[in-house]
Amino acid sequence: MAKEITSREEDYSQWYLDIVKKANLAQNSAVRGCMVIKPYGFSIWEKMQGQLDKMFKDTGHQNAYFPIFIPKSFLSKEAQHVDGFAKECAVVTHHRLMNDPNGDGVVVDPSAKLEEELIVRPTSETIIWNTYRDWINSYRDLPLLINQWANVVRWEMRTRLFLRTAEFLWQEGHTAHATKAEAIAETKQMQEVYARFAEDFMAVPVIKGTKSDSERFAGAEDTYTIEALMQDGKALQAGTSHFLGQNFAKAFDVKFLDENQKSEYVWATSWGVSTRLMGALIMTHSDDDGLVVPPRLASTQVVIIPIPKPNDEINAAVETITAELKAKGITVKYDQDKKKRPGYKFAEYEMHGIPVRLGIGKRDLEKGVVEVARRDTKEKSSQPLEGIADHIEQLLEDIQNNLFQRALDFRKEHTTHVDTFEEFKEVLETKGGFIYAHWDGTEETEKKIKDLTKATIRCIPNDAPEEDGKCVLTGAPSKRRVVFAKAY
RNA sequence: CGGGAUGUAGCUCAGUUCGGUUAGAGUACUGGUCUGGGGGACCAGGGGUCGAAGGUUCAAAUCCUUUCAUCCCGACCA
Repeated sequence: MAKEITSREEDYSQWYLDIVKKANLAQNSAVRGCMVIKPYGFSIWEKMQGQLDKMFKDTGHQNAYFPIFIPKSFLSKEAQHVDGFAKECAVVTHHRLMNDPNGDGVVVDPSAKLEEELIVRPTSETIIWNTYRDWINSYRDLPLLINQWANVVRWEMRTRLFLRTAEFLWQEGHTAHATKAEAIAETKQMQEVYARFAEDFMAVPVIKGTKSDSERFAGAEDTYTIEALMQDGKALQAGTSHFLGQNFAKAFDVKFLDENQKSEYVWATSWGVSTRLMGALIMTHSDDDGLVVPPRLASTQVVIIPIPKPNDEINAAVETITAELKAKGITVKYDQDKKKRPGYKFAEYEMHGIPVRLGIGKRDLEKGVVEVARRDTKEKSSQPLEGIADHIEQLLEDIQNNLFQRALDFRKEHTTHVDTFEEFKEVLETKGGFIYAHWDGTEETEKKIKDLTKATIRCIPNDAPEEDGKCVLTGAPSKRRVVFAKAY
C-alpha cells in the first residue's frame, strides 16, 4: 500500500506529519517555515472560521481590517510587548528591486531604502491601538468590539505544519472598554466562547485557566487560556484571551471623557485563535488510518460510494438519498469515479476523515438497504433505505458526541494529581498528560521545574478549589493546584 | 545559533566506499485489456540540470571546496 501512515506508537511526530500530508491538509512551501494550506485543509479551516465568526458576531463584535505592516517605532511603545516579539520579526527595509547590474536576476535597489522600517505584524495590538486613539474620545464610543481575520508572521526557529509556522492565519479580537471590570468580563467571555467552540464543534475538551507570569502574553496583565491534551500526552494551548489593562492605552495615549467629564485611559482586551486549531483537531481525534473530522466541522459529512461502480439503478437510489440528506442540511458527496475501485475509495475517505460513508451495490438494492460505515469507530452496518436520512442525521450527532466523550475519557485517564516531585517526574515520564500539583507561586520554582522535567505550568484552572498543600518542588505552602504538562 | 544526519523521478529510496556506456527500482501518473463488496493483475508509455556554484579529471551522482535547504537533538518560542 502506497499511502501508509506511520503508526502513532512507532513515531508520533511522523504520524502527525503523515496525516497532514496524506489527508491533503497542507504542505511545506518554498519558504522555510511557511505552509501551503491545500483545498481540503482549507475547507476545514473555513468551517472553523464560519462558526467562530458567527459566535463573535453573536457576542456583539464587528469585523474590520488593519494593515499587515507596522512602523517599527510602534512596536517599541509598549516595553514588555517589544521584548516578547522583537526576536521573531520579519522586517521590510526596501520597496524596490532592480536588475542586477552584474548579470542576471534582480537585486534590492539600495536607493529604495525606507526611511522607517516596517515590521510584518506578529500581532496587531500596536497598529490597532494607534488607530483607536482617533476612534475613541467619549464614553459613548465604548465599548469598541472589533475582530479581524488576518495572517501574521513570527519568525520561529523550529516550525511544524499547523502547530507552529512562520506565517499563520488567525483571528484577533481587540476591544476597548470604559472600565476594568467590563474589560475583564470581556476577556472571560471570549475564553468561554473559545471553550464552547473547542468542545461543541471541534469535540476537543479543554481546561480553562489563566497563565502564570512567565507564560503570559507580552503586554498583558492576565492571559486566559484554553488547554487541550493531545494523544501523545502533551498539552496544546488552543486559544488565549488577554486582559491588557491600560498598558496599550497608555502606550498609545488612548483616553476618553467619562460621564463625569474626567479623562481616563481605556481598558483593553485582545484574544485569538489560529490555524493551530487544525493541529489540535488532528492530534485529538485521528488514528492510524488517517484523519478523523468531527461532523460539525466536516466540509463533506457523508460520502456515497457505488459498488463496484455507478450504474443507472444505483444512481437513482443515490439521487433519492442525496435529496433527503440535503434537505436536512447534511453535506453529501457521491463519488462516481469509475477509475478507482471501491476498496481504494474506502481507504481514501478514511484517510480524509469523512464521518459517514455509504456503500451501495446490487446486493443492497435487492434487499432495500445501504451499508453505513462510521469513521470514528469504523463500525459497519446495513440500514434500510427507508428512513435513511433520519438514521444518518442521528448518526452524525452520535459521532460528534462520541468523539468528544472519547477525548474526554482520554484526558481523564491522563490527568493525575501528585504530591511529591518523585511522583511528578514518574508520571511525566510514564504516561504524561496533565498533572495537578501544588506550586509555591514563584517564577524561580516554575523555571526550575521546567529545567528539570521540561514540563511547564499550562494554567491555573479557573475552577481550582482552594486546598492547602505544599509546593511539589520546594515544599512551600500553596493554596491551590495548578496544571503542569509538557507542551507543544 | 551549537551537535548530528540527509539532499538522486510527484513520493520512498538504491547507486557514492573504489570516478568509466544512454542514472535505476518500487510506488504514483497516462493509455489499453481483463477485472470488480476493503488500497486489483497484465501490457505499453511519459517523467531527472543527481540541491546549487566552483574546482580536479580524458571522464564526476561518485573526489575536493564553498554554499543553500530540510530533518532530528538542544537553545528559542502567546
